Amino acid sequence: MRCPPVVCIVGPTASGKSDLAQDLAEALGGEIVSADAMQVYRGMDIGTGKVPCAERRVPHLGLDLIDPGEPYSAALFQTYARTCFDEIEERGHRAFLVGGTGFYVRAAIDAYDFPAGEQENNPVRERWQRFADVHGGDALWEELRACDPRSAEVIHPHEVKRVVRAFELLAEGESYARQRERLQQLPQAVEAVFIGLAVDPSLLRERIEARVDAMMAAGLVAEVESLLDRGLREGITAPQAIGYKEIVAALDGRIALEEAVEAIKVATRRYAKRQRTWFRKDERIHWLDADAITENAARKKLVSDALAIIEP
RNA sequence: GGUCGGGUAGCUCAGUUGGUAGAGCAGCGGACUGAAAAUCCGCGUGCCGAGGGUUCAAGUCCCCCUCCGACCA
Repeated sequence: MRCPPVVCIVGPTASGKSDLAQDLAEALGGEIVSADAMQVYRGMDIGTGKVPCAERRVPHLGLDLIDPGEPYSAALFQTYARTCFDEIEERGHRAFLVGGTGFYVRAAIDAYDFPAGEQENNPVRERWQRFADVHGGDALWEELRACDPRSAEVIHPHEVKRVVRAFELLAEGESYARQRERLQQLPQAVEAVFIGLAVDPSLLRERIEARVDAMMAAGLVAEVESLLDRGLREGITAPQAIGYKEIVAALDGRIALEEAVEAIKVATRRYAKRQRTWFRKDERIHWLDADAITENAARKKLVSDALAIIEP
């Protein structure tokens, strides 16, 4: 394991992760690796809240890795992030893993073992997905119960994605249930310090509102239009992004633009809530109050508090 | 001024022949091992606009007031 631990900065959208990360990386000679399932897509800039190139004071990795038509996954991110950590260390720099995709953060740091096997064009996935389309999710779950009762027990019948995944694992000689047990006491694969940014919910709501309005003013609609020419619709992951699916619906005339904007705000709030739920249970995280991060003095205090956590 | 609608959960609305209310959305809580900004699970007391009346019992019927909307003047 590396000597200087990777610094992980987590928290909900609009909590100020990017700003804090840059301040810290600048102070400690660091490089930032984004842990964000949507910022990996090229051309998805405004809507994903990517730090604009002109504002990057330190190297940013984990951005613009693939085109919107391509799939991506936590497993791919795991290998990518760990390679980044090694290379950053070789350069004598400090690695900062910053992002709101909790699953990606855990995949990078913890000893998640994704079994070998192709994700793309996986015939097993296609087969069972088709089964679900034809016979319904409950019937699919019944099939799983017949083959692997222990896994069926821990997956809700409506969780079609996970039921399908359980079949994939089964084909690789693995059981979803057994894999899940290992999750309980998972060792860390990478040495790390965790810093979480906490923001009062009503304050976060206001910040999200302002951020979405700013995205619209920055030209989100034009960005989506150009992405449609680059295969956004053909993708599996990218078209699910908040801010993109709603604008696409508006461009298709299914909803009004004002409705789309409101829908983006609601979806972002709900996303922030899920992020809170995800990170809240991780006892490794040192939480810092980021209510006033927009103020200069508060931001300086946040940086010094964070430095005290990173290097006691 | 008159006629007709309507005022029920934060919002949009249900509420059968009177038995003191229920959906969707929002919100809150939770799950999460190759789609994770995804996917899924759980949580519904609110002066039923105010006041009065009929009734064993009124969101539901009657009277009156009030507010909103439409139409007629």
